[in-house]
Amino acid sequence: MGRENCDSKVELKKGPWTRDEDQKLLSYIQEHGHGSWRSLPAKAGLERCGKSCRLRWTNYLRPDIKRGKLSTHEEKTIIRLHALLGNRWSAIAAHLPKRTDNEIKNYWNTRLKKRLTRMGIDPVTHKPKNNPGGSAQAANLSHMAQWETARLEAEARLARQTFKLPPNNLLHLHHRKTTASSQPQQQQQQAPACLDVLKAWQATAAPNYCFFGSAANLIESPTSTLNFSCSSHAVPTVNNAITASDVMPTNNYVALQQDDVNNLDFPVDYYYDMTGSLDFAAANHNPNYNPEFYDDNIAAALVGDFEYDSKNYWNDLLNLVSSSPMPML
DNA sequence: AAAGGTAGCAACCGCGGAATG
DNA sequence: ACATTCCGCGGTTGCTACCTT
Repeated sequence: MGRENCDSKVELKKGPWTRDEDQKLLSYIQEHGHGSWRSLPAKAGLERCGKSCRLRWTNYLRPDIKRGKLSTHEEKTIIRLHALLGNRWSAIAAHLPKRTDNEIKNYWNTRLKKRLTRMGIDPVTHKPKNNPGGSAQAANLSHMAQWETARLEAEARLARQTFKLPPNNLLHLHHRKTTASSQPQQQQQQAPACLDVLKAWQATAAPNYCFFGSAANLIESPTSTLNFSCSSHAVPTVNNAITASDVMPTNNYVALQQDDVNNLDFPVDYYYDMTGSLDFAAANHNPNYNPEFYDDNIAAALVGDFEYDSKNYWNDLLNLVSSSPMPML
């Protein structure tokens, strides 16, 4: 098998990237797009393997990456998603705008996992270590997770098939607001018809809870293939279900500007919850949503000096996924 | 001040699977 | 149908900065 590897006969450079190498890669991709990663290094004048170039680009050089400390809200999102999806970093990253799967994985392994362990919670099962009960709930949650996993994978395939954008689309990353607003019709028409199926599934299977990861909620993960964005003025909720015309490829994502925020017809905080980092229940008008619990109890638990209420934590997770019946596999 | 330990993070590796011929 | 190429993912490694003794 012709595995992609870096052990070529020609000695290729490994290890940390230099500023010069970064500049070469960046300017080449900005000018030509990455195209085939395998052939890129030679064209760009780099003595690296294509895989190394791809990694450097996706995890570090891309202009649409947010770096720096993760917010408490992002931490909560990671923990909740990890409880449902496990170590599916790319799927988790799909729900965290501008964060890479590698960054999330590192953050989990170096901080969150330890923090949960310190709190007496098994970071794998998300169950309190001294309370192995709740097996029915665990099975239910696992079942939900399977559904979500399968759905994410389907969406990923769909995205790959439908939005095979030309490499030079990367050139638009720095000025998406203007480009997107000037070409919405054509792009919107490219939205996959199958999104309606997803929408229908969400509307029928989860009428009160849109479950996380509707196409419109998948916002600008730099590495995930699940990259759709909704137009800034058509924030979908259960009562305002998305349509194919609300969805367009990430490369045409309209970054929110102050003007956009001013024109929204709902509270800005709410909008940020919908887009910045998911607050599932709130975003979908879940009647079980208890903001006091989320914002105070979990946040306090995450800080570490709070006697964690594992029962509430568990119930909270279940509330997220079981507000409505799901079809059995 | 030096040595050892630890945390954080960038980068590498190997695998699975999709795409292509 | 099969072989090969390519890409993306998750696990792991290794380097560096910081902290502790």
